[in-house]
Amino acid sequence: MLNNSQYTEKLRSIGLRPTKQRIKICEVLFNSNKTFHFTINELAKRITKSTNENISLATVYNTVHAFKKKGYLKEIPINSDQSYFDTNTSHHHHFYDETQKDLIDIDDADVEPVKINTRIPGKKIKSVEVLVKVEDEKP
Amino acid sequence: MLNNSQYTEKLRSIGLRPTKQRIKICEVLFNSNKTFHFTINELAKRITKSTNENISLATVYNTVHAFKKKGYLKEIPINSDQSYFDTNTSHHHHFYDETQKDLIDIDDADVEPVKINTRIPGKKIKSVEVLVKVEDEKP
DNA sequence: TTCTACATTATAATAGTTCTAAACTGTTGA
DNA sequence: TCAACAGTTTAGAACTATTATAATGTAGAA
Repeated sequence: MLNNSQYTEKLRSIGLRPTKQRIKICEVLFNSNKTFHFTINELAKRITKSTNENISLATVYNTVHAFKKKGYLKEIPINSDQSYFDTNTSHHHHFYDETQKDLIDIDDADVEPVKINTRIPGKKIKSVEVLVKVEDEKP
Repeated sequence: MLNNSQYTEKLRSIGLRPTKQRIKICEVLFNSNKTFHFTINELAKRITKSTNENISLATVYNTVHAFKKKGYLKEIPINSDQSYFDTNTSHHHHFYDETQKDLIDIDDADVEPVKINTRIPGKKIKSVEVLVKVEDEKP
């Protein structure tokens, strides 16, 4: 839980002017103990709902991408017609329930470290992401 | 390496009529010892190039999706503005070179089996996919 | 050969995302 | 305090990947 002046600092720290739109987006994204997954559209809807005023879609896109770039959000690699983001930026993996079309965090303690015994010369590993697709046991 | 009549059988075996378009797509996809990655657009271009005639994009989409459904192609979960497919349907994972925007197979022998010590009740695991993002060592 | 169900095709429609350019605003420094 | 400017927001257009449509074509069975 952060108050507005803390969001102001947060934004300043990554070189973004603390505009009222950005602070509102911060509130929706970070003003909770729980992390969550979202698409841009879902986020835009939440914002409209919690403020009764619209923020331009373009601004939502811009801000989400800026946060992602700065490491305040993660994008989840999943084949979908839209991008999924995660407010949980700690290292962890995901279940994707193909029946329910639902993303679920896997606690990092529940995954043995993934060992890759090969490298590409001149390249360094940036991230290792595991996606576990699941479906109903008896369809 | 398969000849056309083998593609005919392959198509019949999955309940698809062996049309000349589908056989052509088979040739481009499977007539090589090497597996490869592609996007729909790249595939359409290859087809045009190797036949000097166009196959409608809609047909390419339909056929690729039919093959995917039948397990003759795999879709690679990666965040991108377009879908990537893989003619290598054996179990394996990928590097994604973010600098080069290039997908590279990881030999399955080079990855320790991924152990997930948690389950979702009522759901069974369909696949476990590892995506290792890499970038240039000194950017 | 003829019939029918399945396929192909060009094109329109859709949807997510990015671009644009004009209006607006936070910040700086006089 | 306030002017100036660079960064920001905005609505809507543009763009792109993908899917839908509906008319035409074709493989395969009888």
